[in-house]
Amino acid sequence: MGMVRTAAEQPPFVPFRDHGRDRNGKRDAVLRTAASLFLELGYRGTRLDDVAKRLKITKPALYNYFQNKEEILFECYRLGIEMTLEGLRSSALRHGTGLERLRVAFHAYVIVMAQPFGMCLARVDDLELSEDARARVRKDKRKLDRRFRGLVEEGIRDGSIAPCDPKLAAFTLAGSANWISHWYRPEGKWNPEALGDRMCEQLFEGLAARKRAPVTPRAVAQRVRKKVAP
Amino acid sequence: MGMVRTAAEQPPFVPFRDHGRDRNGKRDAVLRTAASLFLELGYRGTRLDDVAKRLKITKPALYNYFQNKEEILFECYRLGIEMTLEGLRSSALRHGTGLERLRVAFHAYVIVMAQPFGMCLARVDDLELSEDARARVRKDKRKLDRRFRGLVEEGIRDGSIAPCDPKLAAFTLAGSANWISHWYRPEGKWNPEALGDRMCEQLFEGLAARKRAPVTPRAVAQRVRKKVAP
DNA sequence: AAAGGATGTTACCCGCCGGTAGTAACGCGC
DNA sequence: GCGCGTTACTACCGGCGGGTAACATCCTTT
Repeated sequence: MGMVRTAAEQPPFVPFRDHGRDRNGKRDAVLRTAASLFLELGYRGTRLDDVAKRLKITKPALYNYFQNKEEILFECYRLGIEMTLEGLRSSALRHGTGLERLRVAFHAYVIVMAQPFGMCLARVDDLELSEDARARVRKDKRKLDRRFRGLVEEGIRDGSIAPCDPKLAAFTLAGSANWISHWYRPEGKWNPEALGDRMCEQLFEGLAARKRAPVTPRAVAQRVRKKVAP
Repeated sequence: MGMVRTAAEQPPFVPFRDHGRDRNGKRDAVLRTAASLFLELGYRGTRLDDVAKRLKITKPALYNYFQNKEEILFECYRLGIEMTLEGLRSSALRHGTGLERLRVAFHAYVIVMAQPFGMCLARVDDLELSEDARARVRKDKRKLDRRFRGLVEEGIRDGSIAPCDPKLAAFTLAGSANWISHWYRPEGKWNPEALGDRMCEQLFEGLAARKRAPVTPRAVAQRVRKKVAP
């Protein structure tokens, strides 16, 4: 049966030489490798030879899994969008004021933006895509944006968020998270979860030293419980 | 004396045909045009032919003003950095708590990031630069970053900012501003000044609806005056 | 008015990189 | 163990775009 492959070797996906099986896993490996390189070198700066070399194969082999370079980027975006929507979906179930729901959504968003596909979504410019691929990606991005804006509007209506321009508010929040790829290193002292916690604290409770008790997630949960079942 | 040139025609810098005079103005025109195109099409996506065409000249003419494409980008960065430092310098003169000084600095930063060279600095990836040019730019960027971090630390020490990680706090703020280029349109309803005001409100006073009086710049100024000359 | 420098133009070169053609090896189903 | 589909490799093409050489044009200077 030849060489043994352990799960630990996954990311480099040693040679690609286990001919036959696990096509899907290989496709994923290509995407993850490409995403990392796009972040390291930029999209234009990443040659298909680079991707292939890191996977220990040659460029034409990539064309077994993708039509062309653009499709690779498109798939990275798609996965990033997928993850984001998933995060927002799960947070949308929560009850509470607009402010509280926005906070949960933002927390989920941060976690996605601290991972490669999310980083690609925020950092790699979609100008590289063809006309219609770009149109599709932008449509999805607008959708995400509208979700955030909607939560802000909800919060303003129910009085939990101070009157403001929802568009600006949403972009200010999103910007903080979208910038994560420029400085966050996963091997550093924060995991994505903790990162989300701290950023929420700062953005939702403010930078200023506070006298009143901080609005911790626990406190929020309690208040929500009271509201739902008084 | 030929054609009349009004100041209003400045940005397109009509033909380049006023042979002779105003070399510096032309150099600037190249930079501004290039900066816009970098933002529209990305650095790699912008051909020197594009820059030349928009200026109504031909590509080799650009080489009268710059050694190569990289130098154009480098100068865009340099101007962005210059403007940012200028903004920070003027705000550094202010007295007040760390929080108040941070707020003034951030306000100035937003205004720069709402203009082309600032946008380039935040948005165009410096990977496109050669080894040593990149090193110089990054050194300056780190310097800017340290300034913000320093103000956060100052605020923590004097008790005006809640204890937090200064690095994360600085990046969260900077991220909001750096993202401006992705959505802000100068012809829209905000000018850079107003944009700074609103973003400061949101980031420094928090999103949550507030009962206490808001911390307006005027109130800050009053408090500062009291402190300086009691 | 001729010289000469500054500024533009036309025409061209060349290296890089995405993409393809043709072929070799592997392994599964029969 | 035979043949076929899959997967990878070697070798190559062609266009795009940054950069240059050589020449033209205009302004200034003496």
